[in-house]
Amino acid sequence: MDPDEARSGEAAGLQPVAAGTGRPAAGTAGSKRHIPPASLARLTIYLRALSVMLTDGIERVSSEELAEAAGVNSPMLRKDLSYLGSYGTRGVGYDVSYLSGQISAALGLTLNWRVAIVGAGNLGRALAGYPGFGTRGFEVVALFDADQTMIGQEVGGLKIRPVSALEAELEKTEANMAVLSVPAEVAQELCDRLVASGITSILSFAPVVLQAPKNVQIRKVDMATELQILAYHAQRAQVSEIASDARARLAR
Amino acid sequence: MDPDEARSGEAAGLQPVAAGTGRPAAGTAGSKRHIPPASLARLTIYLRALSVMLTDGIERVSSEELAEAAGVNSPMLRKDLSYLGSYGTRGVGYDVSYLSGQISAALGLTLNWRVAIVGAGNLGRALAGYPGFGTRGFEVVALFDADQTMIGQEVGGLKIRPVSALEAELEKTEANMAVLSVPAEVAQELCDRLVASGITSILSFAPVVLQAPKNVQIRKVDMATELQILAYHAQRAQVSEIASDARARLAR
DNA sequence: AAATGTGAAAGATTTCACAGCG
DNA sequence: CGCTGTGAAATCTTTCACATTT
Repeated sequence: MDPDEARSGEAAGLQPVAAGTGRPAAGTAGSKRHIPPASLARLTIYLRALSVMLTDGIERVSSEELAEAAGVNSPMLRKDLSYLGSYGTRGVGYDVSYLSGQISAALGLTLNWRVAIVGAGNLGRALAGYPGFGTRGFEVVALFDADQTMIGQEVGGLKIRPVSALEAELEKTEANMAVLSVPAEVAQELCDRLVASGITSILSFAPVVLQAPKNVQIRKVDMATELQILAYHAQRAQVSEIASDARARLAR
Repeated sequence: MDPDEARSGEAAGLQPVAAGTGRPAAGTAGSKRHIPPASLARLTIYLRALSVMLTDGIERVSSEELAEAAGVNSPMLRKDLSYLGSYGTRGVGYDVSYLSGQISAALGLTLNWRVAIVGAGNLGRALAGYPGFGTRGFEVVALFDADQTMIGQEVGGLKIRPVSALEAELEKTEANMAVLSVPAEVAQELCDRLVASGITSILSFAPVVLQAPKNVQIRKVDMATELQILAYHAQRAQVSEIASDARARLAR
């Protein structure tokens, strides 16, 4: 799913980097080989759990405790962290603040991410006002909508701009990420315009499969999909309940 | 989003589910052995692509075409469908309408899903008004909020109810699924109340790990996680670009 | 003594190639 | 002949056990 090598960064010397597929042995600090996608998703959860601990004034945590807080088991947590480096102390645990910093750095959250939100309906507004963004290196720098009546309204300290000015505003605000919260019908068209403007990271809430060059990373969040998956499990639970009722009856 | 399928795929880690190597015992439609989670997520995408085709009056489709529309490769699509049964015609392809019906049945979408939305902020309202729900077996039957000033407001034909009446309304409306679109601080408490009321399928947008009995299915959608994953990839792309620039300079 | 970090085994998922059927 | 359906191989992920370090 994803090519390429190292990154710049800081801190933490590290091993010669497993030879693997003839990758250049990483430079000085931080730069690791790639993090498995499954692991990556969990690292963001650890990060949040660590933030809460930091707020609560907790300074040290064991893999067992952090795993518990993140809803995974501890070997998995340790394996995930091992993709980044060795940031714990044997017999002791992890320093909450330090580990938090290391994960942030590995995920690239120390860079300046400037997000444009395209579509200022309820979803777009919810996103624009979402506190979770601002607090972790993401700054919402522009908000667009096609609806004339919305233009100029302020949401979360940001004026809604006309989508006709998309390209100009993207450039002016130096956005480097975009969120698509528009109806399915226009999502591909807007995606194309974002890509043409040089955006290579897009989070889409539109229930369509977007086509884009493969240097563009697209992630999709799909509420209907999520509910359908729940429905599948619920249905099975129902069926097996009925089945076990039947067994219970037969057993008498 | 994964895929995630599109990449929305991963995340939402649930427990192992001891497999058991049994044959899919070809019954009629519906109750097959279990569908692998990764496959399940993609099936919902196929379903949507098929709906579009149905609307467009397309009657037949090959695995190649459907895979293309869903953004996957055709062997994968065929493998996914094979978990449900053999619904195609060799040498020909699939009947759009028939396949669509079979997938719907397998996912349990022919049952009556009644969704309660807890939290009527922008996100809750966006969900209440989301057309994708109504159109596939999901009916929003209740909408709650704790904010007094919102009580009684109408959103998408539904009056907002006080969250204090949660239990009573859940029973009255016979809701069998819930969506949590509330702040992180109160998510666990509301989750507990939902579970106590007999809800066993919950979709949460709150950025916290929810604890619940394991007969309760919880899925989590987390915007911050999604952006962080994008950031990781974008950062790597940047660095490798810089690295290759450097190599280019050195090569001269 | 306690808890990390990691090879190696076990388990899932994806890819592949081609047998099988219309 | 064309396209589906599926075993088997390749790859990725999770689990496990324990050597290692403080």
